[in-house]
Amino acid sequence: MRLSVLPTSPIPVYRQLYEEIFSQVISGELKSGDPLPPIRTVAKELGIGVITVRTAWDALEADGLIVTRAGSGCSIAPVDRERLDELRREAVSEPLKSLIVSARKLGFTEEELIRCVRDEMTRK
Amino acid sequence: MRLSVLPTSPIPVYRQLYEEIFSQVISGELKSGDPLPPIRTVAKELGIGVITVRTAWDALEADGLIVTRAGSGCSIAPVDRERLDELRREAVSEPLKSLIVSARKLGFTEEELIRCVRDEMTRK
Amino acid sequence: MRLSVLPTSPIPVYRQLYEEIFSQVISGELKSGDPLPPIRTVAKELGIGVITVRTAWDALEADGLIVTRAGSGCSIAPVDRERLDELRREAVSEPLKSLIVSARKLGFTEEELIRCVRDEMTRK
Amino acid sequence: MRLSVLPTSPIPVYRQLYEEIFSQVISGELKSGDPLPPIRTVAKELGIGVITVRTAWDALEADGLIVTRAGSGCSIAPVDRERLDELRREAVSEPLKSLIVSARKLGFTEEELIRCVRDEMTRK
DNA sequence: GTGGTCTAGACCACT
DNA sequence: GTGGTCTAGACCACG
Repeated sequence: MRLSVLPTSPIPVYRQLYEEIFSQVISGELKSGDPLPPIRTVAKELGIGVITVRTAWDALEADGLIVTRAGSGCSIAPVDRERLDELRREAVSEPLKSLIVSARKLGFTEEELIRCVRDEMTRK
Repeated sequence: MRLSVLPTSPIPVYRQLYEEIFSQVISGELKSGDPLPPIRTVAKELGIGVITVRTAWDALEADGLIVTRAGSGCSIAPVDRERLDELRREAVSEPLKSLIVSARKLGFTEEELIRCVRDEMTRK
Repeated sequence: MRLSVLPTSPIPVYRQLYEEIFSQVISGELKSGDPLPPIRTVAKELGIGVITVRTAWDALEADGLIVTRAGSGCSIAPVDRERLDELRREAVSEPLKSLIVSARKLGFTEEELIRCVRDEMTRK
Repeated sequence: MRLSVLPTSPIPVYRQLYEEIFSQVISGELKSGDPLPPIRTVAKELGIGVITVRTAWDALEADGLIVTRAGSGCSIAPVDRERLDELRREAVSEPLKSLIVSARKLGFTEEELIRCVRDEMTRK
């Protein structure tokens, strides 16, 4: 299982982990019932603390994306497509709202902002 | 001088203040040489701490938008239109980059993301 | 001998096993002297580990419900009807007490809680 | 503000804290906007670690019961009555379901179980 | 001063 | 072996 984090990023490591798992569930790389590697293994491989991994797992569990069974590890929860889409939309729309508030104050029009989005998306 | 902040917003208060001043410089409401009200006055009127205002002023000064002269307070710096545009673009493109990284991981296409932007901008 | 466990249940597997045996003693399906199948057989048939089965047997023995005789496996202990009733009551009253403490804190009245019990019991 | 935990209880300390706050919101002792004491103060007064308090606060925030603002502390979130009732019901019905599964296996009838509830509730 | 995040190390329950 | 919980101590951002 492929996982990676950037400890220097301004985004909290546990948040990065959350997003990694989340996106793999969205993309279908991870499916209901698939096991997650033990938190200690993940921690060791990524060079981070076990608590950081657990914090990420906690958040995933709170959103119903994984299930935990003491002694037998964690696995992807049975998630319905609707809930998944809802979470996916929220993950983007929340930060987008903040961004739009800022942009509006700086006089960005809808078209100018969309041009920025296109620029940034095609850039790489 | 009109200034306002929302203490409940997820955006730090000092950042909101920064953006208020910045946007007024962009729009032309504030011009080179215009004085800023004393820190204590701003703090009192907005019901926030002086340190918060000072932090905002510091950030503005670091970006060359205001100048401080001991004894005579702060005022808008001589503005270079190009520099201003650069800051304006940066103010939007930095958070936009993070957003796009997240969105990409979640499988958003350029068109889907732009649809979200349109939705959110027309919403209110 | 009929035994089953749900590995996805929040109740520990060894506890489910305990309850299975216990309830069959209560109902009379199992009587004093009846032999229990070997641990390895149970583990294989249920697809669980032998240690899990051993833990359940240990708990049953601690409560005097089964007896172990080296070399000849385990069997149902001579049952004392009163002791059985006591265990039966305890099995329900202990978790019930915790539940009632929580419910009280949340302002549940006796009648409201009983309504919940009826709802949940008739649900399925 | 009154808060207390039993470190010896089988219920995790952070869970106890969650329930304390939750029940005070339900009962109206705590209202939208009311500030919570600083986590370090709570930790010191209860003789527990700050992380334990934060874990409780995290759970409360995940359920939308409190809001956090760095630098200015945490306070009770604007919660609508419906959501509150939903959380209240869930807090009881989830453990109740497990209990009923056990009770059924032990041959408890609806009436016998309800008698137990009455006994336990009137006991103290 | 506040809270958010991360680390290292420990204990207990479950498989 | 697994995960859950808790502690102590540290650094950074915000007010």
